[in-house]
Amino acid sequence: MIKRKVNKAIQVALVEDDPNLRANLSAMLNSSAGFQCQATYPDGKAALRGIPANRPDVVLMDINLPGMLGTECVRQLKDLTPNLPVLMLTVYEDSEQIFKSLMSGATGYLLKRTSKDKLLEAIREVDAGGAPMSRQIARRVVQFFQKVNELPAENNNNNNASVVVNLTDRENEVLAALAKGYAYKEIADQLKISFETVRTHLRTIYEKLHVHSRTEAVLKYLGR
Amino acid sequence: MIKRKVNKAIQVALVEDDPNLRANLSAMLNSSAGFQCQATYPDGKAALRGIPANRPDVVLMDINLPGMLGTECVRQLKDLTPNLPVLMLTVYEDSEQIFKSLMSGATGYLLKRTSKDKLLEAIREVDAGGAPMSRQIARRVVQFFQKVNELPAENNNNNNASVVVNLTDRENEVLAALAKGYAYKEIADQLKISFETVRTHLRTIYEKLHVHSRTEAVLKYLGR
DNA sequence: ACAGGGCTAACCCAAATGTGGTATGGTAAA
DNA sequence: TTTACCATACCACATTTGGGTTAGCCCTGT
Repeated sequence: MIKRKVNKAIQVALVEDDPNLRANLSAMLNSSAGFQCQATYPDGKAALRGIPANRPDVVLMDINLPGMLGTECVRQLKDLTPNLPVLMLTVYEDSEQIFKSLMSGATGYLLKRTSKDKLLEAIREVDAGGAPMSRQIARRVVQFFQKVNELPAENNNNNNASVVVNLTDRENEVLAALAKGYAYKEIADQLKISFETVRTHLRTIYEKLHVHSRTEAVLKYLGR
Repeated sequence: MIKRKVNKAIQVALVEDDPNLRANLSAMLNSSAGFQCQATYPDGKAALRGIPANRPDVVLMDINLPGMLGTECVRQLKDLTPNLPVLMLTVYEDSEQIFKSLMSGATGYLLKRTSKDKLLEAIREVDAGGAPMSRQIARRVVQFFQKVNELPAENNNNNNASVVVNLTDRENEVLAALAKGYAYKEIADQLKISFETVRTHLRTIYEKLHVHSRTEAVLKYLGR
């Protein structure tokens, strides 16, 4: 994340189809010290044309845009300017929209009824590398994670955390040790199993993770 | 979520193995208006015995508990008292732990270096039905969602973490490639140098970093 | 001119890792 | 009971990686 000079206003781009709301938000930003509404766009197409050239610090985007959905706009924007933080605004607490946005590359997620102060704070936060969410939104996200856990809890005894892939408990233990840099021998000692068993587990792990080397596995494990 | 009387202090239960930290947090809570540290527990077992009976409003739990991990403790606690909000405390920004906790049923997630005011605010928030997260944590969560969608093949600029050690430019390039999981051959191709030169660089790098394996080097490079 | 560092490259040898088998006992679901 | 994982374990072979050594070339500062 690029450090910005403290004395320069945060340049905000606004994507919002409602002319009233657009004008209001724009005026609000410009009247707030430390913020400037650099540009406004009424739809996704205009935003995709203008934003990469104008290089704002933060994008505020309505999730319900005419023509192109906000989520799709974010996705394309992220391809063009990957590091540009995008803050989504929505009236709905619709889980599906939330996750779609986050997966599209949105950096934060706010309800439109968020107060002015909270909104400004969120813009500051996202500009500083954070990921602000309304508490209602955060709650949804947390609930999502808790749901993920309920499904597989019945089938097997797999209590474990590997979110993307279904590793067993033991496999996770091996992977965790691997990711700490231990050699196979050392992992075997720590888990009180044989060197060969460690290797057997590793083979399964690699297969599940679709990797072919220790380092790749560790990178996946660390979320890189 | 149960509305609580405004004039009654939030009853907090604390699960933390470090006696010092336990005492400090407890004292801090009790000296703050609107909060009371109802009980403290040094480990998961004690917490599981005491908390369901004592019915606190919020649980603060260290993620690194001796014996039973904090994540496991949360899971069992959630079985006993499903609506009890649990705020996890950790020193690490380890993705795995974060997701494990969230999936186990943790309601919020804070770094231990969170300031007193932020901590109190988070307790209020979780008690009010929110899901407070440190911004670093929120970022991880957002990154998780974005990872589902990614496909980057960038050889872009420096995420350079190796501040402490004096690596040369070339060495840093080699290390960066190494940390992306490339094999020696591939690194050689990318940097247009020979396999043997890559190895020569690696030897120097390992010496400077005081490591003896690829994974250790990558971990240092990533700041782990 | 010389010393020192950085970048390049090669040789050898040993250790660690990756991948293909196969197999046994346990436990849990169908 | 049969099926299906899971955890355990060993063998064999190929590849990758780690470490010691030496050495030429090009800079820069002394």
